[in-house]
Amino acid sequence: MDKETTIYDIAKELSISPTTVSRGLNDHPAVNKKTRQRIYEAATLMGYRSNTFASSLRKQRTNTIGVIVPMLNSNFQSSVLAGMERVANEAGYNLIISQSLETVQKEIANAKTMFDNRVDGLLVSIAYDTENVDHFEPFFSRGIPLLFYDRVPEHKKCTSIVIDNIQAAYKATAHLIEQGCRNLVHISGSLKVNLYQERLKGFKYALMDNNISFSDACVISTNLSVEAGISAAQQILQMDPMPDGIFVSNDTCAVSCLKTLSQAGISIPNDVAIVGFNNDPITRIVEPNLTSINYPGEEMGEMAVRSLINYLDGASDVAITNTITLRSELVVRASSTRKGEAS
Amino acid sequence: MDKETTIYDIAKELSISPTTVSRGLNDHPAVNKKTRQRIYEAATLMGYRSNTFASSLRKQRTNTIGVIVPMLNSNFQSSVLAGMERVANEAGYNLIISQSLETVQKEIANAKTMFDNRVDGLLVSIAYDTENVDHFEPFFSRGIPLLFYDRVPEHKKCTSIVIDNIQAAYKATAHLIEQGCRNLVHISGSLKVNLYQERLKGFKYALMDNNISFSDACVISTNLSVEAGISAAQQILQMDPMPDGIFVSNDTCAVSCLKTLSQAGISIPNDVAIVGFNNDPITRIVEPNLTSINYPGEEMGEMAVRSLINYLDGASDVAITNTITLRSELVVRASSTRKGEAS
DNA sequence: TTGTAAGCGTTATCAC
DNA sequence: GTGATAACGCTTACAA
Repeated sequence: MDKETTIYDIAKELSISPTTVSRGLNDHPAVNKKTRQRIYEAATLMGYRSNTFASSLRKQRTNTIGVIVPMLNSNFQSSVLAGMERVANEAGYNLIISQSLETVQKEIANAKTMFDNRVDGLLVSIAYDTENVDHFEPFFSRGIPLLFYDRVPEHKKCTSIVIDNIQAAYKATAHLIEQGCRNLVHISGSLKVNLYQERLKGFKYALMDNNISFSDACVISTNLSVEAGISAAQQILQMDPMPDGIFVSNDTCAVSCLKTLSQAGISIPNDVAIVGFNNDPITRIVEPNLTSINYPGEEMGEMAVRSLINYLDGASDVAITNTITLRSELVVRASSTRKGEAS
Repeated sequence: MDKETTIYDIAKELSISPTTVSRGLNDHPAVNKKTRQRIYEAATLMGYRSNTFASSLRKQRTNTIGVIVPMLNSNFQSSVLAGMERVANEAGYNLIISQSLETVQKEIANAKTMFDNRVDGLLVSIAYDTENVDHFEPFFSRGIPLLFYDRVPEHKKCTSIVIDNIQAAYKATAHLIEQGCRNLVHISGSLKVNLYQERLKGFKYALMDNNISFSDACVISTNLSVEAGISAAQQILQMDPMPDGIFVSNDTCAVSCLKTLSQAGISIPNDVAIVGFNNDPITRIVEPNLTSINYPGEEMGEMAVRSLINYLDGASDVAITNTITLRSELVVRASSTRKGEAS
């Protein structure tokens, strides 16, 4: 009950060589159909399971993909992971997952672990305070494919999967302007993160293109938490004149801001229209429902793994593809619709 | 740039034996401090990384824990995973994660993969339609520790981590009764799943203890989705007399039910009081805020990994502990508070 | 405190 | 089609 069955045991049982057993189990073409059949039967009968370590050791390939996420318990990240897992699993890869908890130190440690575990490739969404990618250097220099998604570094060496944040933010803002807003505020995440910088850019561009002046006073930089939404709302209530449109860089924060304003007697969307970002399920729960940018998490995960596997199979070269941009769209709901009804 | 550094290379470099290098790197006590220092330096300098496969192959231990979840993209499951990852990582274990997508077939495949990958231990929350645990037999018979959490099988051989669902449901129902409800309905998940059977039991017991009669008509069995909540609400609107209290087995469904009733002109909680289950973030977004059972996902994950590692270290025996029950509590909010205000 | 040598279970290479 | 043999890189008796 305790000793593992090896290909040697099967070989002995069938009076053939271990080599043939190995070939048989790996569907090598040059092996007699009958023999293969016998090998399979014996293997099942004897409770054989292939030893991945021996195999990895020999083949120098692990069939494992590493993933480093900032936080596991966010709706977006878990959708991404769901997509990754599905594709990876179909292709016979395992996923090793670790979280940086939004700190570089842990990200560095995670990267080292992944490296030591010899993942065939790595997928990373970087932490808030990651400012360079030196800790991924071992991957670069060894040619281990490394793909960044969602939160990607500036570093131009890196292949990235993103949405066009500038464009998405532009669309969101332009929509508010279309609805008649003229005095707009943007609630942003940390401007150290280029993701949020880009959304801010999109916001600015939309204002400019519509001849609305922009000043730094229009931007409230926060950590996008529930609390941040509340305090942003309080700031907004103090503004004179009060803005008539708000574009928030995530839904969690947008919802808490919306609720706080609403409780203060502000009518949404008539006094103030609001647009969020991510299209979390909560957009459909808050009243009025929140307009948002649909951010295709599962697809992003699927795409990330698929691209990585392409590199691994040599079907494409990491160096060539540089940025994959996924489509994102504005989902208009009641929180920003001034006339008539939205879906 | 391509060849990996091994302990042999380091040994040669320092003119000592590979054995000493191995010991040095593993902090073996019987090695000269000076030597260890030199080994560390050379290792860093030469870009050495330990080969986990060779090590696993030799040690017959992988430092890997497998996790099979039904669905990655649920708030509860990702909280659990976050807890698991943190504890596992601290203890030097890696997590291999796969999802069954709620089907036994995939669960069987996942179990096999985990087995073939020789995880040191396995954590499982079973799929909707899993009716027995035969596919985990290889783990049982090899003595590989296997822990079930949240959705656990009936099978008494298994160690499980759960909350007391009967008690939680009892508390939720009793609370509704305290608030003056006398005509109660329970919206349940599939009664094939014992989790939901237990919650139904708790519901029944609470009715019985308060001399309220129970009939099967009080139970609406659904898949607990958003849509299910809507159609359950429609059924409820047709009832005569309409119930005055609803206990729903998850928050997603409870919220959509609440909103549908509310839109139909029913006043919550005065006409109908509602209690959900899970304490998802959405409970604090819907108006009125939803009373719910707080289900400690992160703690459950932490506890699961911690117990597993205890078994692995031989600190405790799987056979002995049988069920770990975590505390859960009722969080009272406005959706069920008839007089005064709730937090 | 250090070294020798065997072995973990595969698979690649070469030979038949 | 099949087989012998040598790695892959590490750990651990056992020996010195």
